[in-house]
Amino acid sequence: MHGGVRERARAALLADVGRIARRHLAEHGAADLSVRAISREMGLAPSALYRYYPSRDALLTQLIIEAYDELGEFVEHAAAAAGPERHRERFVAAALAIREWAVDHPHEYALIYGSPVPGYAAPEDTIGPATRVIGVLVDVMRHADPSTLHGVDHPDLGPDLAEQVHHVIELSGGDLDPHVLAYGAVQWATLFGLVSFELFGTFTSSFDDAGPLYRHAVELAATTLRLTDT
Amino acid sequence: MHGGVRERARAALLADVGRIARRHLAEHGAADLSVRAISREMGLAPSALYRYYPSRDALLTQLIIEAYDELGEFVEHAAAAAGPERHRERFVAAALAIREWAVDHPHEYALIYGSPVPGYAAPEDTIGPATRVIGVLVDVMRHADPSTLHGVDHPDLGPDLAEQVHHVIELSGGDLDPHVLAYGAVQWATLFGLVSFELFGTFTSSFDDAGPLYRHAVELAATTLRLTDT
DNA sequence: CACAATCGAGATCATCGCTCTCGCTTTGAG
DNA sequence: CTCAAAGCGAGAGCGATGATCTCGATTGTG
Repeated sequence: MHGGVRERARAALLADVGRIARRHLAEHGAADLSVRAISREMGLAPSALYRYYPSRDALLTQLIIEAYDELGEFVEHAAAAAGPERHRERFVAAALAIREWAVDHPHEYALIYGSPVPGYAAPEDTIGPATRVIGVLVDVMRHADPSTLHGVDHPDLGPDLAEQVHHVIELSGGDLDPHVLAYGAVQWATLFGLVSFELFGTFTSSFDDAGPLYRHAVELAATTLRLTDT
Repeated sequence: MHGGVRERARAALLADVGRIARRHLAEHGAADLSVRAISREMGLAPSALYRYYPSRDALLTQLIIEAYDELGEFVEHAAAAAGPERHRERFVAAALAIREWAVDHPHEYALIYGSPVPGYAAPEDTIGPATRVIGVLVDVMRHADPSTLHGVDHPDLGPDLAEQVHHVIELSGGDLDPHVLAYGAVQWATLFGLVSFELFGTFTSSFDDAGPLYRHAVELAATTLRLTDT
């Protein structure tokens, strides 16, 4: 059963389909990704592809997972390039990596952070890879100084938010200041909000290149969190 | 030429199409909005609808404009409910209104702030209505106290961002502190980033109800901008 | 070798956006 | 008032989509 001709042929074909699908996604977007186009390009009948993928959605799911993983790996790598004690640098690098990847892969970004495709519910398999990016951010948050977030006029988390934050802290392995986590979650949304505004056209004719504004937001967050190098 | 039977019939039919389209959008999302479904519901042949709309995209464009206008009006109204000198209250009300509308109209929200539909370029007519929401925010920003944003460790805008900000300040009628505008733009992205995370599923199993976190972010921004009532 | 599992092709179905033509009705100018 | 022009709706049709089913052919295994 191992190394059979059919096994290898099947694996090769699956890889081909994935490669072609990824290319189509990158070039024309998720909505233009058609089973028939892939089958044409592979010289197969459309029905033949259904031996390998149960539906177009399954194909999309795979692409979603791959996109999450690609982005996650890219951000992890960027963060790791900074020294182990250079927390601020690591945060900045990770944040800039998010935007860099998104700008380089707009369709993949739209697939994972844009409006969900209709009638498509993200299966369980996608939540794992989706966690990688936020894992990097949470890691950096561990080295934030909560003092800025405990000033007298700093709004406190209400009971509802406190409970949610508490719950998230537990899932994420503990030892994070609640205010830091709340602020981190907001910053997380800021980063992706800025990228989405840039890629989806909301910044058109104001911040067409959102790079400088994005960097500013990152520096702002890093400063507020008192992230330091060394 | 005025008040003719045909004129009124045409207007009534256009209104019907709009109403049905809006309902389909609200119930099933933009991708499921089909000319044929509308024609079926109206007892017309699909081809007949093309006397009224040149294409499905034109229909979508109208829905986009209406969505922007609805959200804009909703936010304007919420902001106006606060007293004229209650700037912080006005900001909070406007921000909460954004999320409230989005949660109540997820498909409309996705249409205007989600990934752009493929091959569809937002025409000029959409930028006007799109400006209403941000107009409210800019108005409030006029009453912000820039002092917090000029501290010694506050990151300065680089030359590129300064120039973009300067340009935006001019288009928006002047008299805004550059740091305030930059911070406001970032906060703008934060609000919509949070809403998108909530509606598009990114917050699933962490902040499923993002209301408390959203409110926290709003209070945070209002405090940083030193917005005050009276 | 024979049998079962796998595979690919082709036909088919329902759906979609959109175009074209044909005939009917309303309109407005002479 | 007439009558041509313009507006309108239906129907057929084109090219495309995702998906299913059946039918041979190929392959791997007992």
